[in-house]
Amino acid sequence: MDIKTNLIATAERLFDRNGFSATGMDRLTQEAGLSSRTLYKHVGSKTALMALVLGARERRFMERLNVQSVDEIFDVLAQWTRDEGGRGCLFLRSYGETGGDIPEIANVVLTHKDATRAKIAEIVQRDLGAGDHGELTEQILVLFEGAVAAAVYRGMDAISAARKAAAILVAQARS
Amino acid sequence: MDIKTNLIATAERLFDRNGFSATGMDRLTQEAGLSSRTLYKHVGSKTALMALVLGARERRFMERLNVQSVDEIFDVLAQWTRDEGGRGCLFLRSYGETGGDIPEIANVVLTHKDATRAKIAEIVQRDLGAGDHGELTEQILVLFEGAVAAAVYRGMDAISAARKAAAILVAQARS
DNA sequence: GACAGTGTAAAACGATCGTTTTACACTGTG
DNA sequence: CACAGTGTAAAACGATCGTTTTACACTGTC
Repeated sequence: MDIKTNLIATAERLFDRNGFSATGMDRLTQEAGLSSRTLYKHVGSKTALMALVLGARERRFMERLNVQSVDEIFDVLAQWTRDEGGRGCLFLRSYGETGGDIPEIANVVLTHKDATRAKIAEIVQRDLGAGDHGELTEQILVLFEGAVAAAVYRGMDAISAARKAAAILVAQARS
Repeated sequence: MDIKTNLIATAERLFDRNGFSATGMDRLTQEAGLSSRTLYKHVGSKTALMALVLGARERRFMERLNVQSVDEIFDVLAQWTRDEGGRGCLFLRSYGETGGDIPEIANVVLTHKDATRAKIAEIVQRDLGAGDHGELTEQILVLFEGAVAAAVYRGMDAISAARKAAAILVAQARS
């Protein structure tokens, strides 16, 4: 695998598992199997690496979220959680750890949240047909965010509950 | 104010605003207006201080959550967010920053989540009457968690959306 | 066969981390 | 007046942080 790609994947795993600040560069270089000189040549800084990690995660996530119904949104989340584990939203966690004070990171996070919301709006519209579904979109977004957060301690039950709740809200909005 | 109480309040503010790892002890002693010797005499360690912070927050939160209807749960959250700001759940953030690997902290977090869920179950039962409301409880929990998380970037709109969604789910469960 | 380019290994950078220690001032009580 | 208790100020602890540097090995190309 490409050095940079492998580094970003390793960093994503470590940041997600142990936190951003708590993950030292020594550990990173060791687990990625490269020297610190090479690491810095490729990514520049720890902060930039975190931004790259979030960027890669964003693309992987958005690819998966390419679905057509509200139900499927939660299928995607369930599969994602099975594949990658449920330790909470890495974007919000990164934002929180840095107090939102590092623009390089805050921008990626807020852009990701905007994109997610826009995607959900699109799916809701496809599912419900033309009309203003702003309220329903916000509700599905909250359910999605809540499923991610609650899955940390409730596991898959949180995601099932969110899916069922979403189905009820969609049915209600249809009538 | 009592030295320890003031210290915990200062720590809560700094941890919440800037993150746990990113907040140094120098900053803490400076803003709390005491020497590091006194700080360590009172709380023992940074980890113990974080646990104390979460314990204090837990009591303050549970006091407020002493309501009788599902609607009021989200009123409480709205008021809490206005009073203390919405930077995401400090319990989950602490858990994430430490990878869930520090028992002293993980225990407080998971206990808090259990207590919150139990409280919501109690409120749902009071609101709906006798019967099994496990599913609805899980849904309200997810909505609550989602409102907290989404409020970081959506503000009060996330909380309003969660409240309306909860009302629909409650009405649906009643029929 | 010299030469960039790219990699590793490892020491060293200054800064900062959480924590402890030393030295000293103030307070209320016997 | 002695004394234990509790506080501050500040230096120092060893460890670790993110980052840079030094020295060297390998690779493909003109």
